[in-house]
Amino acid sequence: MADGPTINTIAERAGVSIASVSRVLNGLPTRQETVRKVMAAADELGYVRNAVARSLKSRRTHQVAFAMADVGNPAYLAMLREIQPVLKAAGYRLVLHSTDAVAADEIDVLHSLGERYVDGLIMSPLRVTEAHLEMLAAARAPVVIIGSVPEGTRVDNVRADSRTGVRLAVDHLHALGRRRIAMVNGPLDTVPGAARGAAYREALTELGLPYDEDLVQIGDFYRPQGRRAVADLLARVPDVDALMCANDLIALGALDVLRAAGRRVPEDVAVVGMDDTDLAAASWPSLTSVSLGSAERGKAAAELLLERLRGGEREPRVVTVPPRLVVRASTAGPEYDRKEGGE
Amino acid sequence: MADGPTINTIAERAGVSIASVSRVLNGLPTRQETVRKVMAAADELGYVRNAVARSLKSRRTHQVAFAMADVGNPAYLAMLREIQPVLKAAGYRLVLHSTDAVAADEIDVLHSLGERYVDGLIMSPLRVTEAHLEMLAAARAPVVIIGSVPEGTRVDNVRADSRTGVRLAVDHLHALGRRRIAMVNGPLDTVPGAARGAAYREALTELGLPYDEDLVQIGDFYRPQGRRAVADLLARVPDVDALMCANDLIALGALDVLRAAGRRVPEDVAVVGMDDTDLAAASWPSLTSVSLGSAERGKAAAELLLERLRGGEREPRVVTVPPRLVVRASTAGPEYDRKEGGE
DNA sequence: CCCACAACCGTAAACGTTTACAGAGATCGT
DNA sequence: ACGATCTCTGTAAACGTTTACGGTTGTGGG
Repeated sequence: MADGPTINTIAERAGVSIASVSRVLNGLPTRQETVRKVMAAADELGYVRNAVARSLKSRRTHQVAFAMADVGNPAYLAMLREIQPVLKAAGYRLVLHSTDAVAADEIDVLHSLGERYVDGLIMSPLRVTEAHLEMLAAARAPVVIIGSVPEGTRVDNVRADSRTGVRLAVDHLHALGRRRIAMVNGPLDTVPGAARGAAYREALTELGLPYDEDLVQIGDFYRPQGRRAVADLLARVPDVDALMCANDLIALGALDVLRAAGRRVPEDVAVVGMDDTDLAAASWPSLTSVSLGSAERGKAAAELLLERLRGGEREPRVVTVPPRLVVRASTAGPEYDRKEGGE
Repeated sequence: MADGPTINTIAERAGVSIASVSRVLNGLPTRQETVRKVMAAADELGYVRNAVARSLKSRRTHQVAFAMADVGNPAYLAMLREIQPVLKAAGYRLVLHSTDAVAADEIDVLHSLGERYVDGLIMSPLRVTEAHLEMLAAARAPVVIIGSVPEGTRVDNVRADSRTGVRLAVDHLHALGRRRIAMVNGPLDTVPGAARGAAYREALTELGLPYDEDLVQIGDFYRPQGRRAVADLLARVPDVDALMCANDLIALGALDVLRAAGRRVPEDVAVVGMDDTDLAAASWPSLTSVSLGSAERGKAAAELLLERLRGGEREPRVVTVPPRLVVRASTAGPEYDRKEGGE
């Protein structure tokens, strides 16, 4: 762990100047003889270029940050899984921030862009506050936001279409003959919570179903809260025949409670989740879920960022990833699982 | 996104030297008046310290790398979830590498330590080759390995105890009265595959049960392969009454096949997984699983590394994390799930 | 034989910090 | 009142690169 060799060490040993060393290492035109000497010296010394010094001079760190709300959440992990290889292929390292969905932490991350330890940032905030927007406007490096951002915000933006997603799910339930379709949502002051709630209402009216406040239950985006919410809901509205859950964890909680209550899924109550995480395929009955394309969004975000890192100025772009309904046993019955058998 | 202010800008505006600016920003003793002027200038300019320049001078990047075999694997994610907050609390950023379990990539990561873009590395290789050991010996920054490393390797090392883990599971099945306990394993040339296979055999002999080759089925560590393996096994040994699966995904595959074959779990066949991933709690019936303490291992690794980053030289340490059997419905029956209800 | 030109190389400055050192005032004791 | 001491500040070097610029050498043409 002793101090490694620098281009100075190489220069001395090869009997040339540091400029020549640098030129050789960067493949700039140099006499063959010099190249040979430098390469030999570098090899013998086990030289590795110091990334920090290089970054200071070149003003490029070849690092990109990804700030996710919660390392535990499978939806963000799906993004991460796609972001990572795209960045890696382009020669960027990935710096991971977990903000625990705390706005102050997110602001911190944006602020820290000023430290210039990364060339760009992909961020997926749970809520977008005034402070976010201010920091975004002043950001010292390119930022791509995953999630919706107010109209007119000058920032690259990848969004899911949870409205259409909810529509797909509700239509599906309706087509199966369900008429008492409840919504189990997370907090309404989060971006996804608000969007999904509104979309549910919209979908109902489009289908000519009444919007019944009793059918809406607010909890949080986790399994225990999902259990509690669904328990309350069942107590209040025993005749519910379908549950539209705002994410997969809530839906798993719903399955727990329904099973304990002796309601069959999907015969008595059909259940749909959102995000199509790994858990949806693993649960029993397997969970019909709306994929909001976390993976695709991650990929799109990484590509937008790379484009901007390469390309320089450009009008901000908005990419919208279409949702996809993945039908499984929790709405279509166990026979559906048999089709999934493959690799 | 214009060029940000530097301490030079501040120095000019405040009418002091850059040395004073630096001193103020680092809280070194300075006259009140100077502090005031510098702070004022810094505020007005929205100054943020350049981390790259600082790192170059201080030879500290405040970054740590975590190289995991596979961003998709829940076991590594569990580690990540614990590593992240520990590092964050200590003021380190996390650089994430995914090596896709390719040895060459892992070597690359070790080599890139020479670039000095991180202060240390946590790595979890699937197999440890000769080349790994060489690079480890020559590593230019502290490294902590999660996973077993040959005796005598001079490196901090956090290991699981899968032998005891398998023992716990097999004992549990035996205590439940099972006598035809099969093992569904992954490839034997992987570190975990070999260890778990050997441990299974050992556990049987300790219990005085015969080791029957027919009861061992080799597949791979994924769900479809798990299905296939268990299907083969059932065809060959119809009277099997318990399955020890080498990881949770295999176990989920087992549940699929057993259900399709009309065997009740656990009444006819009890099933145990390993790793205790999120999937274990999500499945139905919920899956009894041996936790090898991924989370604890991550945490321990992060702490070892921090200690070394702070403390300097010290003999390498080996930490072994004890396994824990998490009993759920797939061995103990559905009544077990009711106890899990809480938050 | 001299000049123009190309090819290569070394010197030095720059990136933005931190910090050793020494100089300038202020303060104190005698 | 004078030197000793202390406090604060500025100058400059250093961290390890990249790169603009100018100098040296060699080639070829006139």
